[in-house]
Amino acid sequence: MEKKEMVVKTEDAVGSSSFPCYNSNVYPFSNTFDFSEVEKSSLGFMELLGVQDYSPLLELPQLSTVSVPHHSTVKAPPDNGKECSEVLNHQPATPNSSSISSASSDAVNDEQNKTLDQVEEDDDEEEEGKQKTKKQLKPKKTNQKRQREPRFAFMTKSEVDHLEDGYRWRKYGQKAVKNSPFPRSYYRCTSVSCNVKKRVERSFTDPSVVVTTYEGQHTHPSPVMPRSGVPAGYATNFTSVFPQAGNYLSHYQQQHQQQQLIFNTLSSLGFPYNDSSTPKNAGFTQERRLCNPGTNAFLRDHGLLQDVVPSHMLKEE
DNA sequence: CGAGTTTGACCTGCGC
DNA sequence: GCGCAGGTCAAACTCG
Repeated sequence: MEKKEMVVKTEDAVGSSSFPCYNSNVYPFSNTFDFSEVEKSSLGFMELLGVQDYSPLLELPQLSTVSVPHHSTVKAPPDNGKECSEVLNHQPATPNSSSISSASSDAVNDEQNKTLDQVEEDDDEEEEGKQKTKKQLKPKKTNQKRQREPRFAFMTKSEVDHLEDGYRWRKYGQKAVKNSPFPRSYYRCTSVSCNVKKRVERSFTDPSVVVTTYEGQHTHPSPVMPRSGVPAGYATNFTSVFPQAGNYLSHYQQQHQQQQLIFNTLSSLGFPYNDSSTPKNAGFTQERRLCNPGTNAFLRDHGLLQDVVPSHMLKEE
């Protein structure tokens, strides 16, 4: 079964970041954008994907099988600078990391504040509500918008909707998506106290493409620990730079899929990548040197990445 | 019997 | 205010 993944977007959160700041002029192919804007839109998910200019991504050889819709009713993409700051200011946390992104912390704090502020009310209301009508199942949050967890989306060319990613998920909902014949499924991590959610839907323009959106951060290790299938360095180093992405890397996926994801992620973050010795490749080498040390460490860690990054990319070092 | 899925109803936010 | 669409809940159901 063929599965190809690409990171199409990152989170909508704002916080400190370990991501290097990509100048949009230097990295015109940044493909990250604010997910919250997506959520605010009434457009369908894939439709929104099409809103963004992903043509550079699509030019990547490894993504040639992934089609992204291009609609005539394209909305102007959000301000790049804003996107950049949002993405770059975010510091995602690894599932097992003690450091939590400010966005996540905000979300947590929001919940905590909500709990502190409304616990008494909620207790009373819930007690009464359960006994009254179904309409009062959820305590109303009055004075502030619901905070969203950071989100991370993948486009995966796969025949199965629900991709194995090492975590256990429980489906809690399914909704028909506007303008799409394919429903959107909602999953929640089965681990207690872990409120990571996942949305899975199939592209209506390319039914072979599954769009998986993760929301939140796992507060626990993957229930299925990697053994020999995927070198530990993959997750370790990839998550050090793209913790959220690594968070959701499947321990079962084939090696080329790992490479696929990493390259796609790099591409989505503005790293030009080509699997042939093209000028783009040289650009990759140059540009990655502009990255922060952490990123460099990630990219230069031959010992751990040489299996991921083709040798022709690394030999330029 | 427990865990997971299905599904209709309900909640919420947003645009008009 | 109203309608729409996304998101969530929870009872009923299925499965191992």
